[in-house]
Amino acid sequence: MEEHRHVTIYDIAQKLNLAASTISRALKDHHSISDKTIKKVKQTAKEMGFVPNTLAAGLRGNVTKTIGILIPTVTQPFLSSLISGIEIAAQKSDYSVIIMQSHDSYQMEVDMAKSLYSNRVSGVICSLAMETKDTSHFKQFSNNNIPLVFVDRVPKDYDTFRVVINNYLAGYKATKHLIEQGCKRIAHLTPVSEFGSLYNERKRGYTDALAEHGIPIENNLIISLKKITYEEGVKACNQLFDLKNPPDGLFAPGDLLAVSAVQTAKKRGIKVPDQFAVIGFNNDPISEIIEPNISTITHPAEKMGKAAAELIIKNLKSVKEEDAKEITFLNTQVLVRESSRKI
Amino acid sequence: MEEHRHVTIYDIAQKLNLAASTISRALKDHHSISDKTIKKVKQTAKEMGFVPNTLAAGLRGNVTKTIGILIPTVTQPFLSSLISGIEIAAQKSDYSVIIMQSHDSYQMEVDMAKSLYSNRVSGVICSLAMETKDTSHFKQFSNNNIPLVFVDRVPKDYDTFRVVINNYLAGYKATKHLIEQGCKRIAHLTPVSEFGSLYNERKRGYTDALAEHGIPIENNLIISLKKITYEEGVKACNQLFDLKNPPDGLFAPGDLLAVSAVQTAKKRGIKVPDQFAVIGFNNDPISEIIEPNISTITHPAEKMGKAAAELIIKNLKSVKEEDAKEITFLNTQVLVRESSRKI
DNA sequence: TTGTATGCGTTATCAG
DNA sequence: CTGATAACGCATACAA
Repeated sequence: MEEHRHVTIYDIAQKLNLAASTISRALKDHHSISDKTIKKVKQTAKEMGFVPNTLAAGLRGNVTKTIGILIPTVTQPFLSSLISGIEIAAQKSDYSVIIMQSHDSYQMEVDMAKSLYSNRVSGVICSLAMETKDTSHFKQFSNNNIPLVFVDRVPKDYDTFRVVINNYLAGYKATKHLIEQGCKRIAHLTPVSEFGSLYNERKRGYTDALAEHGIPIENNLIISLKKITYEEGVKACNQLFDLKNPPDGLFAPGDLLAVSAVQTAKKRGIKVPDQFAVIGFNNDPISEIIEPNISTITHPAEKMGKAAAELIIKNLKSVKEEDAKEITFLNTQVLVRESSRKI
Repeated sequence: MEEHRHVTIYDIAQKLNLAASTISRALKDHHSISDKTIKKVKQTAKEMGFVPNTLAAGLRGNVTKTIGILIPTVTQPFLSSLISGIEIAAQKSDYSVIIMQSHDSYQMEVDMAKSLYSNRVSGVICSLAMETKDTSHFKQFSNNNIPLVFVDRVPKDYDTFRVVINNYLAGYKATKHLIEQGCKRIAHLTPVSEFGSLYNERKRGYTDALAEHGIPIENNLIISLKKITYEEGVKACNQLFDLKNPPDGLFAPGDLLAVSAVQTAKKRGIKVPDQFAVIGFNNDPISEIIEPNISTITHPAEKMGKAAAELIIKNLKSVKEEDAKEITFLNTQVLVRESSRKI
């Protein structure tokens, strides 16, 4: 096996008796270089197996064309679809994507933000860790004009770009749908997280929808969850079914929770949707596959990823006070399937 | 908002009246620097908000501490778990991870391999695109001593590291399990891909298991799939159930296919597992959630990711002819659940 | 123990 | 249209 050192523009320059700067320009179709030279350079570059060193270019020009993604985990369907959307948009503009998982830990988020900064990413897309309260570790980006976009789990108080859905409205629509199906006693699961605005918003939509339809809000129909897992969902639902006056509907702010509800109901001989209608959230693949399949709220993960990436690529150097706070709302829809279709 | 330029070691040097090289060494605890200086340097570095520029370091030292991942998509559970494993191992050794999706396209794989090389990654972990036949675009890594690890979908003919399971044995075990449950006519779905060795191996395990137990191999019980989707699975299963002599068992080389089989059977009033036992592959989350839950073959995605990352991190500068061809086999197990438990 | 000088590969500026 | 040169930030060989 041969061991060639990386081919550089100097190697090409030498071979063609040209200056390195000419090579550099020719390779980027600089207008001041003759077509003949451009062609010749590109030809030999290819022959010699030249591949530009992005580190050098990044160091020199302070432009890395790299988007940093900082999310809790890549294994959640919503987040892996988000990545997919970012990656596709990035790819189109010849950007790379660098991914870090905070695993919902504040300390890891801090470390990884630093690492992204260290890599001089062109921009950062972040969905906050559950643990995160303080967001000062993102200041290094803002302070250095590195565009920062929060997605989905966004901080309340940070002056930067956000790509989010209207969680309040989504929660409202989900609940209203159940009411329209004839549900009278609608339960809700609500994860508690440090800042928690996202789930609080969905809950607010839920309570408002009830109130608007003259349905009293019962606190024992609202269960707080420490974690968003299947097991927690089962536990919460059993608790609901054990009530002397159990619910006839549930708005679960996640599809996995909705699945756990449907299956717990089935195990207890409760008919879904007739005795217990369920609507989830996210439109995860599983919601479509489980039987009965789960009504849900669409959450356009890929689109959100695309939007976030484009915010960075269309380089918003203008993360200035004036136009900050920019918020992109994307639409959500009620996707009615078997788990809630009563009429 | 202030606009500070990035703080460099020169800024620290100036402030402390030291040479930049001293700062550089102090920050990495070089033995020739006094403890007092080290402490002082680190202290002020922190105060000034210094973050090392990995581009400069990478350019200078030709070490980027970055692992490139090149996979078909991040949204498949197996692959997102693989990423997770890689990322966790990388994180431990202070490596970053850069991810590219080939979307199973050969051309994209070629482009992205080049992009990874361009980023001078320290190593590459790849699971091949479905379309890929030729693997010469990976030579740039081998030729430059950049460790290359193929995972799961590996080429037959490439002399490098692999992290794979024993697909033959897994297919054999899955089929044997069904035979032991009393199945006499076991069907199989087999995706066709360009190189396809992975699925061919599973199929070989299947046919060998049948042969060994004196069960004739019937070609109409073996269905080729163009794509590994739920819909294709449904189609194939309907085709099987329409046979005048339908199967009483199925080995599906993926959990999504197994789910489609179970649900198609249920829709047609065929009892699972009594009339039709099913075993899948991968142990995807869904296999555990669907009812009846699906027996499956475990596929240790996170472990494989970890193993692959470690191969790179323990820097195999020795990607020399002698020790290449190194193959890591990892264990798989039959996970018996409801979809196949008859006895 | 610390300082000086140089180069990594590219691009931008200025000159020709 | 092309060439020479400096600079990006860091790490190392060598000098002190």
